[in-house]
Amino acid sequence: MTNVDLQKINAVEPEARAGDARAEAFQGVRVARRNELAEDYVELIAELIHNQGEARPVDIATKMGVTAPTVAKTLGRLARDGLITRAKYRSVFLTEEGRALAKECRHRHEIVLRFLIRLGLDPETAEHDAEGIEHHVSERTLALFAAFANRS
Amino acid sequence: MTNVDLQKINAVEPEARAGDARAEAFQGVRVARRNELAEDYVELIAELIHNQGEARPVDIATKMGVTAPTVAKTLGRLARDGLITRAKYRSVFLTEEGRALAKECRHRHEIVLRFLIRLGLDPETAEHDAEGIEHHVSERTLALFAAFANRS
DNA sequence: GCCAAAAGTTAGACAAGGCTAACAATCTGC
DNA sequence: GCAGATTGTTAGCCTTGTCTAACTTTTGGC
Ligand SMILES: [Mn+2]
Ligand SMILES: [Mn+2]
Ligand SMILES: [Mn+2]
Ligand SMILES: [Mn+2]
Repeated sequence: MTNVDLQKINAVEPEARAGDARAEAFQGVRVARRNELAEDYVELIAELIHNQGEARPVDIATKMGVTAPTVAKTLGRLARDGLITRAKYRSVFLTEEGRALAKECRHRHEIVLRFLIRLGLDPETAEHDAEGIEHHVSERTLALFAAFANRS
Repeated sequence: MTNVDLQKINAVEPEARAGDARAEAFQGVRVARRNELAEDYVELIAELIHNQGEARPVDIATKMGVTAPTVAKTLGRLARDGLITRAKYRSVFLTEEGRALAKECRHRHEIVLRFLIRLGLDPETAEHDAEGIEHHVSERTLALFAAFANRS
């Protein structure tokens, strides 16, 4: 590491500190948003494999409400990021990593959904809101949601 | 509206119907995501005007945790969309529409935050999660959150 | 087994939202 | 009232995520 690098670090450090808690929250939200699509895709792919035996792009496109080329490009990124494997003109498979993420996402989705329904929301709206909320729920919040959903 | 437009609408309609409830939910989330940034900006701008007397790009950048050029470009879009007005090298003002949106967002943010705290979450995590969740909460869910937060 | 329909891919456009580098304007302390 | 610091803008790059148009491959009905 050069002196210049060290200077940079020392120069940047106070600014990172100066950015208040607010900036941190916004940065966290931006990070969460970057993973949203991948999370929804692997969750859906796992579900299709479970229900249909395989995950075909055409079904992903229908369920996600996007066109086939959009799915193709997104699957390219997921493959690049090590979440899926695929061969040309064949259906999609999850990697070990992809399966782990899918499981985690399904779990989160389930808890948020049950929580909202338990709160008194109708199932359709609950499903709708859960699809967005699930990506912005911390471990702590998830635990509280689960406790509420499971209370007697 | 031209015949071509009508044809397009009629052609698209059945597909929108064919997409099941799931696709609708995902589409709704995508719409919500498109408005997230604008919502956070106008909310922050309103707050800066209230607390500091004016909303300066440098403060927006600090609070949002992004660089000045990013703020400049985003403000350009907000102005284009009729939410703010601005003059070169001057601070930013909300339009009537921007003020209305800011008020609505502040209200939503407040309810989600109070709800999470009431659930038992620590204020820092609550603030963090609220910043993301607020954009994915339907009117119905918001009402339930408010009722829960206000329960005796 | 062929051939049309369905599914998948590729190419290319476009907008959003992030960045750095470079420059311009404004403000401030002396 | 000027110089230097701060603030703001512009230009240009990159990635993501969406689309349409055009193509190729696979599949299934006959
Ligand atoms: Mn989701
Ligand atoms: Mn989900
Ligand atoms: Mn927010
Ligand atoms: Mn907010």
